[in-house]
Amino acid sequence: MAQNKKNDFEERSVRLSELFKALAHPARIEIVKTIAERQSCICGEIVDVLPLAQSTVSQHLKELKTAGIITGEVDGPKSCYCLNEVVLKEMQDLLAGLFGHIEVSKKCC
Amino acid sequence: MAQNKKNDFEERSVRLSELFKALAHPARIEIVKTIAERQSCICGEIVDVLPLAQSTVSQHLKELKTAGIITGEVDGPKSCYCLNEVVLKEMQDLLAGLFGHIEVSKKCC
DNA sequence: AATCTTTATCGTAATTTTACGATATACGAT
DNA sequence: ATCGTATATCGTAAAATTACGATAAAGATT
Repeated sequence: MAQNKKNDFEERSVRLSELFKALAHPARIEIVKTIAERQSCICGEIVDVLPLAQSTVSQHLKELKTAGIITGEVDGPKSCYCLNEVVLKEMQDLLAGLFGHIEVSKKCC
Repeated sequence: MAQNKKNDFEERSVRLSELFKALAHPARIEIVKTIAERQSCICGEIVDVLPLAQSTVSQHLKELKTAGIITGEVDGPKSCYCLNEVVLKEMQDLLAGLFGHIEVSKKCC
């Protein structure tokens, strides 16, 4: 940004926007989907699934991990990623707090 | 991006990432929250609520509108914004498709 | 008609994101 | 010990985002 205004907003808004930002790229959506689909967790199978270079995928994985959406664990020379249910629940709660009390079919404008 | 790879991903992933990106900023979260809270819809009250210049808020409103999350209607010299329930429902469905079949407490790694 | 209010758009600078190739690192296998 | 495989990190260029002030546009008010 031109200036960083992040601290002028509510904490919950900042956190929710972080989670959304982590998911704000098709590659990262598909990473999450891939991990969610396979019964066991994944490593570099993700690289095979995505139309991106290995280093780019690694970068996307890091972003998801930084936001807390996935966890990564070293398994020999490989790396194993899983969804973090705690953070997924956190996102669900924050989302409910945002949209929770929408009056359905409210007259508007 | 260095190169635009957006079309190499699944349509649903691209769409969901668009919705997330639209919400990937604290200001836009708070805009949505403000509109959701007030029983009637809002115009430039939003500018008063946010710690940002009017032109910047206008820019954020445009992004939310482009993604379809809010609708804007001109009302005299003022402008009135509302949440778009259809798109909110769309997001909910796409989200369910992503996380829908997560096995709770799956053994991992 | 002149002016005020409200909002959108334009031009811009600073920062961040996206993507890649080229390494580095770490482990397993030979 | 050497080599191969898997993954992370570094350096980078191109593009997008964020923010602002200055203006334009459109309607209301005097």
